[in-house]
Amino acid sequence: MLWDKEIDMEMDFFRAKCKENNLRMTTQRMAIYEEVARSKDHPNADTIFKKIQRKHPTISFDTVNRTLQTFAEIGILNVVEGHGDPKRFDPNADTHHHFRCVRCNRIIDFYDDSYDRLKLPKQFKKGFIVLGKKVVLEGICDRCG
Amino acid sequence: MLWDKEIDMEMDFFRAKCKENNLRMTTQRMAIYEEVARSKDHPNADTIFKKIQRKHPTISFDTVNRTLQTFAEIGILNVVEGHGDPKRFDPNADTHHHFRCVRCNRIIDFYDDSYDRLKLPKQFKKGFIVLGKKVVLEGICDRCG
DNA sequence: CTCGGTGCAAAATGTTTGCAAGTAC
DNA sequence: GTACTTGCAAACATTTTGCACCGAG
Repeated sequence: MLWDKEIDMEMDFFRAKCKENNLRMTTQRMAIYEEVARSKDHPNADTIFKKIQRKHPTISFDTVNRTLQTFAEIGILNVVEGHGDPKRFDPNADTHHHFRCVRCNRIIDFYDDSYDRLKLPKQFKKGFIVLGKKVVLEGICDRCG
Repeated sequence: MLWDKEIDMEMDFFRAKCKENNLRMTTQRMAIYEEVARSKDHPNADTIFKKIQRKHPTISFDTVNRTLQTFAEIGILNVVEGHGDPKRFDPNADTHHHFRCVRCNRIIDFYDDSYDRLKLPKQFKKGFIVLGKKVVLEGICDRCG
């Protein structure tokens, strides 16, 4: 995602974000942010922890885990799978889409033809088999808003 | 999702699915399927377990949990959050979309203007605040295919 | 009768909480 | 110096695994 020379710019952005949210700039947070900013993939807390450990042998897993959540809260990164809750099952096997409320975690099913007919980007036309596509809207629902 | 009179049809569908996948029709599986088919929301294993317990006090949580996964594998239902793995973080905070490989669980980021410009369904225009929208394609990636 | 399925218990995994000591501001 | 952070440890929640017994086909 970033060349080394871009890291400095990123750290400025990070500094600003911290100030904005009243977070202190600690050695650990800087290390975690740097590692995360370099990531090209979607690592879990443990993977990030192991990478950081090489340079910072004294950092604890807790700090990494907690910091990642803090970062997610202030919008520096996103959580890809699971939003803290246990696995949930959807009895509706038809093609449909979801609205997820970030406050109460409620999931609302909805149907929309235009969403169903989305065209695949060219990069997935060859070599990939697309079994399903779904749209996830995230926001605040009518009950929580 | 279903009126009571439709349950019978559902059970026939279930019987067919079981035969198709060499699964035996057990009392427990039928109870679980019936409960799931009635669900309007996105319950977790524990919720389903508690509901079934009322009618079948001897059923175990394990059976419910295992059966739900079995059902997911044969396509009777879908898993909404978490696909078995721990929480993963996405350092890319820009608007982008995901392709997830159901075999290796790899997640590929991609960008697509037409996806970004999706129009919101009318039902979310009032009372809801939509903070983000993303498209998730699921299938088999080029490495696994 | 046979093999898949169930129930129970234990283990593994991942996440959260409480608190004393450390450190940025 | 004060308040926020950290690191450690214990508690929690959830999912997975092993195995003897049971029951559908």
